[in-house]
Amino acid sequence: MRRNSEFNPQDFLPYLLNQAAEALSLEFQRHYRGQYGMLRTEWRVLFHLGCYGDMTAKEICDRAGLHKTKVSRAVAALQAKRILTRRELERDRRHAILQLTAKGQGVFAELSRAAHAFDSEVRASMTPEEAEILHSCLIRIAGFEIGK
Amino acid sequence: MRRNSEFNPQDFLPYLLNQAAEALSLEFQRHYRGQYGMLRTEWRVLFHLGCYGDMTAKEICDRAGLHKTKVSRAVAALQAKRILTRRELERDRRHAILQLTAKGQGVFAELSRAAHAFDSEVRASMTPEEAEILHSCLIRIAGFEIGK
DNA sequence: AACTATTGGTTGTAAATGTAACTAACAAGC
DNA sequence: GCTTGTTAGTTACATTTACAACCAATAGTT
Repeated sequence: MRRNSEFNPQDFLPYLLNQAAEALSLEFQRHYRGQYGMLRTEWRVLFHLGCYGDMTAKEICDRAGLHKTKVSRAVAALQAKRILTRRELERDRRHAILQLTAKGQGVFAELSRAAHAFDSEVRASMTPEEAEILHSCLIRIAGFEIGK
Repeated sequence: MRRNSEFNPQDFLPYLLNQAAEALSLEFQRHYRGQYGMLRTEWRVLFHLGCYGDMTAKEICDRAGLHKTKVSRAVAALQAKRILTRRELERDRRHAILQLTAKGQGVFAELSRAAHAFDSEVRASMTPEEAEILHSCLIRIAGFEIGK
C-alpha cells in the first residue's frame, strides 16, 4: 500500500500533544513515584492542595478536571500515606475538608521544588517568546470545546 | 493552610500539556470510538499504517513509541474488526507485515479526513506563527530527555 | 413532617494497561 | 550439529482506570 504524504501523525495535534505530554509526565513521575510511591492522580491531588490550600474533594475534581472516583481513591491512598487528613464539616457532613499533614507539606515542598526545577529545565530549551506562546496556546486548548 | 502563590498547576508544563492533550483526545475519540468502537491505541496503529504504508508491529512500536504488548493487542483487535491482515514473511517467519484491508483503507480515509478537519479547527484559534511555534516546541518536547 | 431531588462521596465490577515471563524463529560461535 | 544469544510477538497476572450503581446528608416541595 502506498504512503499518504499529505498528513502524518506528527502533524496531528492530539497525537503530538499526547506524545509531548507523555514524554514529560514519564520523566517527572520518577520524583513522586520513585521517592514516595505515589500515582499520578495522587501527585495531582497533593499539588492542588499544596498550591491552593485546603479544600474538598469536589473542588479538586472541578479544578483538576478529574472524575470523583479517581480523586476519591487518590485521597484514600494519600490518607494511608499520612500525607493528608480529612475534617468533616459540622454544618454539612457530606463535605470533608482535606488538609495536608506536616509530612504532606514537607513532601509537597520537596516535589514543588523538583517541579519548578523540571519546568525551568524544559523551558531552557526555548526562548521566552516561545515559552509564552506555548503556554497561551496550551491554556486555550486545555479549555477548548470544539463544535458540538 | 495558606496558599502558595509562586507556582500553580497551570504553570507546570507536564500538567498543562496533559490537560491540553486530554482535552483534544477526548474530543476526537468520538470519531473512532463512537463510529467504529476503536480504542486509542487501535486508532494509532491504523493511523500509522494508513500514513506510512504496510509495516511490522515492531516498526509501529518504534515510530509511535508504544509498547509491544499494547500494539500486539491493538493489532489483534483491528484484525478481529477486519481492518487489517497479517502476512508472514517466508524469509523470517518472526515478522508479519501488517496491511490494511479495503475496509481498513476506507475507515482510515474517513478518520484521516476527520482528523484533518479537527486539526484545522484547533489551529483556527491561533495565528500561523503561533501554530508554527507550538508545533516546533512540541516536537522538541516529545523527543526530550532530561538529565539522566 | 413526609417525599422527592440533588449533592458529595464510596464501592463493585468490567475493561484497559503495565510488567514480566514466555514461545518461536533466527543468528552466531564453537 | 549443538549451545547461547537476540529478536518479534504473545500470554498471564497484577495494577489502574472507567462506568454505573449505590449510600448518606441535605435541600426543596407539599
